[in-house]
Amino acid sequence: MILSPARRLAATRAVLLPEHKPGGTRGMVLEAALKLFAERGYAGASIREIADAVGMRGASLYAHYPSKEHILAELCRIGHEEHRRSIQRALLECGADPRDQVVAYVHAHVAMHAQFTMLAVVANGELHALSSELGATTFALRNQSIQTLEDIVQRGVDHGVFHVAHVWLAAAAIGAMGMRVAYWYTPEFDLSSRQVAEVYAEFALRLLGAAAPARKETS
Amino acid sequence: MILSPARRLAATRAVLLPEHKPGGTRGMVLEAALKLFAERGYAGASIREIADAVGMRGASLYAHYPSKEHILAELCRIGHEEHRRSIQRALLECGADPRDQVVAYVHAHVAMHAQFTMLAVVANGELHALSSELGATTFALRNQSIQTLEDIVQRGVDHGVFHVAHVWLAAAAIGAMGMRVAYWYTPEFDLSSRQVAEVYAEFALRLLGAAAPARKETS
DNA sequence: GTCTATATGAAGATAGAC
DNA sequence: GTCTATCTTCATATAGAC
Repeated sequence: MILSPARRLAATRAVLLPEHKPGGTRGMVLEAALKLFAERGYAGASIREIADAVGMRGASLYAHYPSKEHILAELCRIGHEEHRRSIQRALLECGADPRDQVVAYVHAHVAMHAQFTMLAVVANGELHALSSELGATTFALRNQSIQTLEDIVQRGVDHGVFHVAHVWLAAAAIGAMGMRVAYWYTPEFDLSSRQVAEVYAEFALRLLGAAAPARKETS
Repeated sequence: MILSPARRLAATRAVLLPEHKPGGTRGMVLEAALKLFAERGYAGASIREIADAVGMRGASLYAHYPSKEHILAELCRIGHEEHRRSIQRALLECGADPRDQVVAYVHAHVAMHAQFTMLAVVANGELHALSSELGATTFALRNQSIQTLEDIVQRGVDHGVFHVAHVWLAAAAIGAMGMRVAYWYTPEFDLSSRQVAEVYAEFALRLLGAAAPARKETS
């Protein structure tokens, strides 16, 4: 599989769930901005292009958002909230075994990056364009999610079920392989987002030097 | 370790080897552009800012490059040439064992992303801003490097030393974890770029379901 | 090769009519 | 809420003097 290097990401549709999306025109503006920011980057997309995509004039956007940066801030916040929410939910549903927790985390992490490719590309890749004021919520969510993975790996090492000398590096590697999924995944890919998530969870366990999770042995 | 989300990458210095860098003012322009493109993105950095960093006026840049896009094209080409060169060299120095080859590849891949962080961030992350004309050489190099890793993994599976059901996914995951290194590595990190490369090579072998490379057993 | 001056257009954002 | 018209600044790039 060779990706087109001319495109920043393979996906062509901006996906925002109803729960992410404000109602009415504001939601359409947000979705149009998501697609443009994902494809061209925040700095490479203009207010007028966003407005065009919604079928209005640039000036009309300011009835919905006070600035371009506020649109980016909302997208980044939604992306990181969805990420954190799905991870927290997955962790609540699994037991205390660090292997189960890594599987749950990577499942949620990868599935999110495959299902919401554009949201992930923008929320991860355009963070640097956010001022500390408008990005505060997002930055906090991001740090929490990163710390959670590191904690899981550290606990697995402490319990003797993971075998890595450098916990932070392992967490960084696992996080990285999931993040990249957003750039190549499309619904037309051979495997579903869930299947990709399962393969990557197995990769993560292997990387950590773990055997199959305990749940497999006890069932 | 918590990264500052306000910065696109942790490194603060643009590194270009003498062999990458054109002589004279052209080289200074290229290096200044590298730093700005890495930190703000291609679209987010202006000709005037690049010129300022070199201590000249924007108009003077056009004595060295015909357009902003030509500067990006040269940076992307240099980055992918360095990447490909280091991988090819590493592969020539190792044997025919797919395990050795994965170690050689990941060593080179990760070391390059740690030593030339800004070059990697720009060459990977700003490719989408290149027209197909100016990006042709870079696109070809990139596809070659990706294909090489996939070939190594496939061969290892065929030889029975790797055990993965989805070769492309494994190659994508290994490539991804290395690419991300460019965003967090700095010379102040606890480990040297070589040490990080070695840890990641071990991660890759584990991910592939391989034992330690053959060379370890025969020495 | 670098400068000043400038062409030309596009950027983000606002004012005020409807 | 959306429009037209506009402000102001900045963008890439060129012309031509030195």
